[in-house]
Amino acid sequence: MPELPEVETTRRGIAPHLVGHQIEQICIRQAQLRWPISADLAKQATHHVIDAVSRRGKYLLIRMPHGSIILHLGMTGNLAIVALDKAPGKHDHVDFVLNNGSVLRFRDPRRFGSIHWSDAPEAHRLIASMGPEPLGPDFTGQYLYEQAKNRACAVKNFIMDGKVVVGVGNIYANEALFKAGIRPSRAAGRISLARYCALVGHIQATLEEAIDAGGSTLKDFYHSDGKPGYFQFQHLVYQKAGTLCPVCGAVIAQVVIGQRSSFFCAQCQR
DNA sequence: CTTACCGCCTGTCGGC
DNA sequence: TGCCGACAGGCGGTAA
Repeated sequence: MPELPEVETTRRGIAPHLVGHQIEQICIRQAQLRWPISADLAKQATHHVIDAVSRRGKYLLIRMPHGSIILHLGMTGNLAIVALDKAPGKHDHVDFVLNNGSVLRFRDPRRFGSIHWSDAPEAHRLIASMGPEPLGPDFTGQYLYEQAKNRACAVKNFIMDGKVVVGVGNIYANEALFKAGIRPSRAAGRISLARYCALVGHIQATLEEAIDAGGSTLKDFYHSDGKPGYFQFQHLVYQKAGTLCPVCGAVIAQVVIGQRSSFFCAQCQR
């Protein structure tokens, strides 16, 4: 389940192998991802110099002068740089063959990921309606507080809503709400400015910690299977139902909020 | 506008 | 041991 830190680590890992090079050929073995890959992709994205690899939310943008590849890893997707002669595995759906002798390989067993081409990525329907970046200057306690006014939905759903802020997935929502002492089921509109300021701080700190951990364990994407080495990252409450709260010793509870598993300490989080 | 829910997929896990 | 059903889960689409 690539969360934002994993996507950012992937971006940093693949960028040096892509920038300044060109895609010679795109080999699509399975076009049926979340949306079918358009024939436009191979037509547009080959034989142009890549000038940057950037990220918006959990989308990666492989940028060329006339447009970008927009790529999402879904739940189980990953990208790796592999040798030209390495045989593809069962779920290796797409190869971007580069003119430097290596291959950017997209693997995604569950196929919740997606790959698009857009000549104006900022205006693309998947990107245009997005909220601010969680690590950017626009994401503040004041902003969240304003957005939450008159909203009755659970705060956990609220911070996972991509129109409010992008890139906060289930794991980080659970962890940050625990650290902030806010119960995930609490109505978004019934939380004080001060508590939202604390929440923003915890979201950012948790994401940054994971990005740093990813960066420190990521040696070389060329030899990696695409999995950064920080999967051993310890969660405080996520998937810890039945264990004891590290703060007060109460039993961590699990409930479903908005179709997703939520973990919290009923003692610490109100 | 907001909220709730659906469904795309397949690896994993629990039960028998 | 092996089979099978339930389930997880990001997130856009859509219905209410």
